[in-house]
Formats: sequence, C-alpha cells, structure tokens
Amino acid sequence: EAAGAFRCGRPERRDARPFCIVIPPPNVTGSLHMGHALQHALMDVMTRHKRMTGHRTLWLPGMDHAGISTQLMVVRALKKEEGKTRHDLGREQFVERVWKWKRESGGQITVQMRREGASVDWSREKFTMNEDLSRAVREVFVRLYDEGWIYRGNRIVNWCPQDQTVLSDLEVDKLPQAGKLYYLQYPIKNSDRRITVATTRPETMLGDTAVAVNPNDERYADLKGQTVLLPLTDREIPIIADDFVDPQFGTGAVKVTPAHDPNDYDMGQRHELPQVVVIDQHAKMTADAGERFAGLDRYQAREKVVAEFESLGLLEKVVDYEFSISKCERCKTVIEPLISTQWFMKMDQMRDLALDLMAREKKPRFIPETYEKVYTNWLENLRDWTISRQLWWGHQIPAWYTPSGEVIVARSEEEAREKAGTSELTQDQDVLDTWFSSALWPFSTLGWPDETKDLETFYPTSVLVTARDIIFLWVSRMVMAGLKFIGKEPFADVYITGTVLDAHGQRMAKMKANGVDPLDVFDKFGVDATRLTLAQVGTTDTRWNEKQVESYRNFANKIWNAARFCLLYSEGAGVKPELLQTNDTQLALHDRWIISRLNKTARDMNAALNAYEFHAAVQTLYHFFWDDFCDWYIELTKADVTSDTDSPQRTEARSRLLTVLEQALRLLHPFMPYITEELWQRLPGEKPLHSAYKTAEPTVMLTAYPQAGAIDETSEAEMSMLITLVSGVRNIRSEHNLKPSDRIAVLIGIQSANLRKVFEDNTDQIARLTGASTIDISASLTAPKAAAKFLLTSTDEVAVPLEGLVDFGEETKRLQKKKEKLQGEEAKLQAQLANPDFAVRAPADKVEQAKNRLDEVRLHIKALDQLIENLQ
RNA sequence: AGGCACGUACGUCAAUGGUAGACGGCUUCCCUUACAAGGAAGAGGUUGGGGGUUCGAAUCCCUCCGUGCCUACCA
Repeated sequence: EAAGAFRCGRPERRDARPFCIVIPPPNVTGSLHMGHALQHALMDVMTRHKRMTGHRTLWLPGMDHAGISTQLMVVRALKKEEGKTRHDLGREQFVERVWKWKRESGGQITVQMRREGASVDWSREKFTMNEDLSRAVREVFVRLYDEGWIYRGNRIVNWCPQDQTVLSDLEVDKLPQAGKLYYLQYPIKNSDRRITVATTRPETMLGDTAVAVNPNDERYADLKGQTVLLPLTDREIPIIADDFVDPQFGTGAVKVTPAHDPNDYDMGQRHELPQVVVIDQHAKMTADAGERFAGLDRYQAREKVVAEFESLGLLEKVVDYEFSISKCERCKTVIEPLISTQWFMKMDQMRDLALDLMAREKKPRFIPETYEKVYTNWLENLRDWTISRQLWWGHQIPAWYTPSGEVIVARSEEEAREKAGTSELTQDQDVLDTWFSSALWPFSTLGWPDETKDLETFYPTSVLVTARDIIFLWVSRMVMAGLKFIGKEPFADVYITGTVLDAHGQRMAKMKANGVDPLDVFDKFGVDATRLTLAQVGTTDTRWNEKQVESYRNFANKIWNAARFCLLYSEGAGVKPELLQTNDTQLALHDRWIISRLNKTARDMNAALNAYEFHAAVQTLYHFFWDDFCDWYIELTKADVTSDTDSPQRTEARSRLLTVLEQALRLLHPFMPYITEELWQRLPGEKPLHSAYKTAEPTVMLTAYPQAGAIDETSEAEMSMLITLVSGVRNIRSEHNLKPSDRIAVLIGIQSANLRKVFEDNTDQIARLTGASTIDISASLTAPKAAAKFLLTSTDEVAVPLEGLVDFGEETKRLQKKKEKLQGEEAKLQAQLANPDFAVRAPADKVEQAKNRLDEVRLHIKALDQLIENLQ
C-alpha cells in the first residue's frame, strides 16, 4: 500500500529535464495480464529512477474505450440478463448502458495497477471517451477533412457479418484453413468450348462480371474478347486480359467478382466492370443472386451452386486445398469483402512526415534498434486507412448531412448548423476506429488542442514502452499524428518489450488457456519478486519460469533478514550519511571496501537504467546486495556490531551498517518498491530526501538515487585477496571434510609487506571466517608436509596443517587439477603470442595484457609444481 | 511466398570482435546466535551443423538445419 500510493509534493527544483511516459492505455474491458505487468514494471522502474534523480516526472495513466470489445461485452450482457438486443434499447440508451457498465465494472485494471505499485499520477487519469479527449478527436477530424486528407468513399472493405461493422486490414486475422478448390466450367458463347476457372468460393460466381486471363497466356489467346455465358444466371460476361492473373495457378483463368473480392475489385476498376452485389451485410444472398438463391446463407448458397454445376455437368473437379482465410480479430467470424460507403484517411502525406523524421533525425529511436526497419518498411507500404466503424460505442463521426445530401463536417452540431445554414441535419451514424483516438493519446491527454502547461512541459514524452504487435496499429499512427498536429515527434524513444511465453514457448492466449495470471504470481511470491523477474525480461522473449520468481522471492527474503539483523543491533545508532565519506583513512578495510562497492554499484545502476539495460541492472543489484553486502560486509562488521560492550566504535559500526543498508534500499527501490519502503521507514537516523523534494513526507521514493562516487581500487584489490584467502581455506575444509567445529591453524606466507599488513590487521576476521584457532603470517612459509596448501598468488602460499588428515594422493590430485586448468590457459596464450601476426596487428595493450597474463600463469604453474613435489 | 529475429550449461537467460558468465537445478558437508526461502564448497560448455572474413569469432559474412514472429492480392 505504502509503495503503491504516490503521495509526494512537486519537486521544487525544475532544472532537470522533465521525464514523461504516457501509458499505453489498457482496454476498459481488460484485466492485467503478463504483458501489462511487464510493461508496467519497466515503466515504473524508469519513472521511479528519474523521480529519485530529481527530474520532474509524469507517468500518465488512462484507459481506452476499446470500441468493438466493449460494445460486444455489453451486447452479450444485455442478451444474457434481459434477453434484449442493442436495437431494442436504441442507440442513446445503449450508449448510456455502456457508460453505466464502464462506471460499475470497467477499469478493473486500474485497481490491479495499484497493486503492482505503479507510481502513476492518478490525478491526471484519462479515458479516450471523455469530453476533453473527444474534443481533440473532433478537432483532428475537422482539420484533416478540411485539408482533404479525410474523405468519404465507396470502396471494397472488410466486413464482419457478425459485428455488423467494417474493419481495417489490421483488425483482420489471416488464418490457414483447410478448404476446397472448385473447378467450374463456363460455356463460351457461339462455341462448344468451355473455359474452366478455379475458386474457393463458388457462391460468388453469381456476381461474376468477367473472366480474366493473363495477356501473355497463349492457351487463351484466341478467347480474349469473347463472351462467356455465365451459368445459373442469364448474364453474359466478357473474357478480359489482366497482368494480375498468374498463368501457373489453377487453370490460368480467373472468375472476376468485383463486388466480393478485393483483387477482383481492383481488376474491375481497371477494366470498368460492373459490380453485381450478390451477398448482403448479413452474409446472405441478395435478390441479384437470382430467385433460387436469394435469402440463402453464403455457405448454403455455396452447396447449391456446386450441386447445380454438377447437375449441369459443369463441375470439372473439386480438390482439397489449404488457403488462408480472413477472420474478424474479435469474433472470429469469416470476413465478407463488401462494397460499402466508408470514411477513409489518406496516409501518404502523414506517412512522409514520419519517414522524413526517421531519415533525417533517426527519430523515434527504437530499442531494440531492429524495429526501426520493421516500422519503416510498414510505413513505406502504407495504404489508406478505413476509419469509420458501424458501431454505437465510440466517437461518432462529426459529419452531418443536409436534406439535400450535402456533407457538413464540423466540431459541433451548432457549428454544423451555421455552416449548413439549416438546422435540419442528421449526423453520420458511424463512429471512428478506436485507434483514431489512440493516435492522439500523447498530446490529447496533455490538454491539446489547448496550449496547456502540461503540453509545454511534457511533450514530447520521453519514452514509449509497448509490445511489438502494435507498432503499426498505434506507434506509427502516434508519430504521424504528433508530427502533423504538434510538429514534434510524440516520444524520443520507443522501447519494445519482449514477450512472456508459456513454458513451451507458446504465446500466452485466452483461447489456449495457457496464460499465467500476474495476480496469482503476486499472491504466491509477492509483487516485488514478480517485478524483478519481469524487469529482467527486458526486450527478449522469455519462457515463463516460476523458479525464477521464486529465486527473487528468496532475494526479497534475504533483504528482509539482512535488514532485521541491522535493526536488531541498531540500539544507539542511526543512519548517518557522513559515515560514508571516504576521506577517513582510519577506516577498516571492509568499510572502505563497501563504500567503494556502493559507489561502483551506483555507477553501474545509473548507467544500466539510462541505457534501458534492465537485465544488467537486476544482476548488479542482486550481487551487490547478496554477495557484497550480506556475505562479506555484514560478516565482517559482526565483530564490532554485535559486541557486548557499548562503545563509540560499536555505535559507529552500527550506524555505518545502517547507512549502507539505507543506500542499498534506495538502489533497490525502483525495482522493489514495497519491501524497500517498508524497511526504509523503520530505519532510525537522518534520512534526507532529494533536494528537489525537501518538504515532502518522508519516503524512500523521494530520496536521492545514489550516484557514482570514488572507487577505491586499493581497497577492492586488498579485499579481493582477503576473499581469495578465506575461500581457499574454506575449500580445503570442504575437500577434507572438516566439521565446522574443527579448529585449524592457517599459515600464510606473503612476500609483500603491504599485503602482510592487511592480513595482520584482519587476523580476527580471518580466524572468524575460516574457523581457525591460529593465524600465522610471515614473509615466507614453513609448513609441515602434512598440510593442505594453495596459492594466493604465484608467489604467496597458504597452508593448513592437517596432521593425520591429509591423504597425500588426494591432495596431489587436487593440486594437479588446478594445474591442468592453468595449463590449458597457458597453451591458449602461448599459441596466441606465438602467432607473429598477433604482435603486429593486435592493439599493443592487448598484446601486453596477454604477455603479462602468460607470465603470471607460468609462475603459478611453477609454484604449484613445487607444492606437488613437496608432497611426494 | 517474402521479411525480421532467435538457436549458448539440465532449465531460463547474460556476455562493446579479445580468458564464455549469472540464477535456478544437481553433488558433498552444515539446523554456525539475520536468514534452511539459509551457509560453505563443487561438478557441469568444441556457443545448432558446415564454410568464410580476421592476429583473434558466441559475436561479422555465406550456407544448411531447427524455432518463433511479422507482412502478403495467388483465385
């Protein structure tokens, strides 16, 4: 709850560039699925990070009215609950019913977004059907109409006989279908010959107005210009020649039905063929199909046509044939191509705006870059957009008709009356495609067409985070609309997320019932763990793996327990930012080291987040917190922190531990808002907010995100030696099956006085971490033969005397194995350096690097040989 | 039919042309006073096959095999 509620003041400092994301508006009918959860996790990480770096941030939420989906949902409910159709209610009442549904059960997803911890600004929530956004829609429509970019036309369109509306090409699914190819024979007038055409839809032959052949097809050369007696009708149709016809396919002769097939429509236009409409809006045969067929469903008509051809002896053959069929994306009904009067948007000029921007300025920038090509290719092949829909739920087209049929396009009915000079107007019954309002989303939500402060501040937005399947439907249209109406691209970057697939690599889909509900995952593993899992998915397609979430749940648990430890020993202590200053040379190694690690982590996190490298960011956090902080830092502070005697030293150690933890919580916060807020609130001490938010209520959300500070290479190197030492001894303990309670002696021979000093300063720590009772550090090692040994460096040796426990054979094997590994590397390096071209062509630093490494490896091998020899 | 991706450990994924890593799983030991959802140690890879470019290839090019996605007017 604490993390989900974004309740802070406005930043006082406004010099940093504002950061803005407008959410891809989920459907008002929708509920949270994995794709949303993924996108939201990423958007929230970005927003929280920017907020913590003092940018003025806006993540603007909202919903889409989702024309067809929503109308269908209410139509179904109406039928089920009251047995009524939308026509029983009438348009006005039906639309009111949809609004009622929206108020009562719509927008479930916003509740779910709160659960995810999405730090959006709810005060700016938008809905595409609200008055402000509708005003923007009308404004755009009028302007484009006035420019002649929107027009009304009679064309062949995709018609859904179930939903009773036209659909754009993008709302149609092409699905493979096992069907039949029928070979029909048409008699030729004044001849005994017949010409055979192949079709998957015999019923459309009733509307044929020509037969076409390829102009170069010699088989039919003499038939061109002849007339065909169209069977089952009394019509005579011509044989025409057209390049569209592929002589290789079927019989090389095609029946042409301009009113019921998009290709035939085009061919009909080219040859000025008549259009005979034989199928109506309900996919039933019309009167023009002939008395025997009128009123029949298209599939009944198909059977009847085939039967009659057969009885006439004109059915040559029927073969099985797989082809693709167009279906309505929503209801899966087979699309009927129909000629119909619709509104269209000319796209060529809009497209050029977008293409120019990409060519000139490489905008928007796609992440990953590869989508730039996809986007550009699609734009290049763009066709006019059918924007009208025969629905009731949506933005009604702002066009009115006078009694004489004149079209008046205006921003309101009043304006239309003025323009028309009459009040006898009827508004166009159609509504606009849902994507029409979506295209305006980045600026309509910020107040356009008014010149608002928000628009000035936040447009162009910073980044659009979305799935790849709406690059065309949405992304490209936003770019075009933004360029056209604001003159600037709507967003700088477009981040295309990967897809979360099921365990078998299949897309999650309702129909397949293979989806994983993010809410269930929240329940099982927590929101933070789920966010971490999703954030690291980034741009790659990933198979859903619950184990991964479980591991991040464990990570959250680790954070909790580490914080518990810090708080358990926090008496008298508190967070004190100045304790992380590095100019204190008196600091213990582990303190200097953790500060350096913190700085490095901050550097890496900021770099990764600014570069959209979320996978790297998650890895960095995980290892910093678990390995550096928990495994080493906490262990090394234990002696001081848990000491029984109250001392300034103890208090400082405790405070420093709390301060490091506080910094870690800030680093983690964008990914794990819940646990970090919960723990941060419990930490005692000074916890300043970012200077931009000084007056806000205390919350980790508004602290400053840690920035890169000094990296202390010396401490890192020394600590790394300490870690090598401890791991080496632990390895010996493990290999020799020593019990944790078995005390050992550790003998260390170190040439470097510096390093000797480091180990001497930390003998207690080393003893503690290795379970040693004595630590003996000297310049050169004298150890009994009955000791397990390893090399710290090629010159420095560590021995653990194990009287009676050393199996000399086993010990030899252990060392031999290490040696083999090194020998492998030696061989590789040797070969590389032996190549004369390497020295000449490779950069000098690489050559130097290889030489140094080879020297080191050789020394190491030599030292290992010595150890092995001593064992014999 | 074209186009675009992808193929790395048992699984899921990383790796600016420069020693192939992480997490989970697995093996051994440990209920050690923050945490067994834990600790310590360990095993595991000719980077799908073949060829090429390069001093050097998981990475660039070609080809084959496999997988996924997008676009398309073959009746």
